[in-house]
Amino acid sequence: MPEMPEVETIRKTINNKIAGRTIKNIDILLPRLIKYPEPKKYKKMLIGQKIIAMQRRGKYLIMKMSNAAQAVFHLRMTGRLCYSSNDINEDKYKRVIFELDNGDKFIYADTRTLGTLHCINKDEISKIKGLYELGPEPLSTEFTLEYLEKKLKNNNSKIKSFLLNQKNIAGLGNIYVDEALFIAGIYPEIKANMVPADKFIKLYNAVNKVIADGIRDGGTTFRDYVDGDGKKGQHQNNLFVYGREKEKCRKCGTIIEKIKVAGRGTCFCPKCQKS
DNA sequence: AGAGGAGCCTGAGCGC
DNA sequence: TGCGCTCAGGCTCCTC
Repeated sequence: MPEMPEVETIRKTINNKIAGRTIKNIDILLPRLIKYPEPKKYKKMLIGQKIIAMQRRGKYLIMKMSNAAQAVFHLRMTGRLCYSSNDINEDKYKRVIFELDNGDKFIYADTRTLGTLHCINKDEISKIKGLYELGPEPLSTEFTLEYLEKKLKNNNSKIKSFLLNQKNIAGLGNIYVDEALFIAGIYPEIKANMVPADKFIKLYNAVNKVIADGIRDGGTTFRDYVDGDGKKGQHQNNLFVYGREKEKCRKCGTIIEKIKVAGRGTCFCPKCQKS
């Protein structure tokens, strides 16, 4: 499901509600989603602890606890985190329920059950390889034009694969990669090290723009995604190419095409993104 | 090193 | 109405 703007929106909508609350109980309905440690120990690390804050790194949500433990969520394709003030939560796909000291709950729900939950101590980040190896965040001071240039020049994979690889840049997924490549005017199958120099700044700005716009719009809802309040995003109304195959390019009117790149459906404008 | 495919899962949408 | 197929905001592991 969600890419960085969706995860950030969930974080924002849930953080102010759970920060300062204590976890009273955890109901693990689908134990195999708890990847580390054992579900029993997972509960032990978190029950009775106060939630300091919900933070985010790439597509990971990180709940910091008073005992310095960190509960880490990765929503993968269809994971959701929703806050619930009453007993009636009609979500069919509840997987883990966190009960708070005020009687409210926040619920991890997941249709396809591909999401992952971990709980680690401060020195255990290497237990979660994907989190440990994440590249810099768009919109951060670590993500500079110089960094992007250097990475591109040293990378022989297709630009689409490069941008999807979380080790290079944290947070981009299929939608925002297609959008960034369109805005920068880059054909998705070109090799990263073959991207012409005059496109570096365009790509750099495009990556920052799609992420910033996605966050501004509260994320993109195509199927399952909702924020911590159960609300849909709005960014699907502002997309240039993703999900618009056979429709007209918003810039030039050419018909948007869909191909497969790096195993992922890829939409692009054959005129604005010449090979 | 990188490409490509399978696998993890369930559900929606399509053609027949 | 139902079957079978393809596809889906992610990521990891395997082989070539």
